[in-house]
Amino acid sequence: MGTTFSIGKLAQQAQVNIDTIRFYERRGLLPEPARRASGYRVYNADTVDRLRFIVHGKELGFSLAEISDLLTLKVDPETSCGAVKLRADAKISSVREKIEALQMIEQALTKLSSECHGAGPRGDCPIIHALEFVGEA
Amino acid sequence: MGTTFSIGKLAQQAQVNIDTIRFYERRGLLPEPARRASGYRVYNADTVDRLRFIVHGKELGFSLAEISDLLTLKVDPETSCGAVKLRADAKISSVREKIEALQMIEQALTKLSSECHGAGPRGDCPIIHALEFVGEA
DNA sequence: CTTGACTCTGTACCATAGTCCAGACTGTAC
DNA sequence: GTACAGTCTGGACTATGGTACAGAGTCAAG
Repeated sequence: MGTTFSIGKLAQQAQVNIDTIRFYERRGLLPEPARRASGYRVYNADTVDRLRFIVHGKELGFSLAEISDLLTLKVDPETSCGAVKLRADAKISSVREKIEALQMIEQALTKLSSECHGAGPRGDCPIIHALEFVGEA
Repeated sequence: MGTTFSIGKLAQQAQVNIDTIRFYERRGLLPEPARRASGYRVYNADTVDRLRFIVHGKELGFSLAEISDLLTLKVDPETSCGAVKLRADAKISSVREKIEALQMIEQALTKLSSECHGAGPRGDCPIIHALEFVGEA
């Protein structure tokens, strides 16, 4: 058996607010944890991973509902393989679109940074043209 | 001179709600447009691009404040080239991190989809292991 | 010159995603 | 055994990003 955490330690490990953890639990994003006799929540290392996954997903523009979807793919042992495949396929293209759009933004920003040598006022700075293309994914 | 749009046409072009356009204007994400004598807003094609850029940025997990940052990089003629470069550099690494995290998610999902042939219950489905790495960017 | 669609401002309302607090109980270090 | 930090539940509050009226004025086709 591994190490266990109190909710406070878990919050510290994953760098989130304690109340956020309880909120995710209410929303079903985190499973109901074991409890001590006192009612205190007891977590294991898996929950840290799961919590980090959620935080990460949010930074990538997934809503909690979407993250919930991904997590169900991830751990729900009731889901049949066929159902998992269908839902995974549905997510893949949206993830790819996000990647492509971000790559365009990255290229535009990189171009800006390398061509604009940091002196004087702008006006013909390449960013203006470069970023125009981003929206046209 | 190019074509001009009413707010309704603009909303249609960019596939957003009319009220959202006015909201973005209040928040400074869209410039105050020209007005007809009646007070009706008049837009040009540039605004369509800008609006699409905002919508796109949101899908990628940027907040309106961050998008506002990017747009200031993009069009503010007062900003010196040096300041633009500094801020662009600051954005690049965060964009790259997003890309890498999304690529991990994409690979995990693709692996899941290809290896899980859609028959029977799961349990040893590769997703479980694959997605564990996503959070560790 | 009327009719129906469009736009104006301002304010109210909504969903999502938390965050905070009160009042009570628990854990632990001294 | 008493401080003092940590946790409990439940409910109130906040920030962000919109969305939806209401009531008044405008546009354009017939």
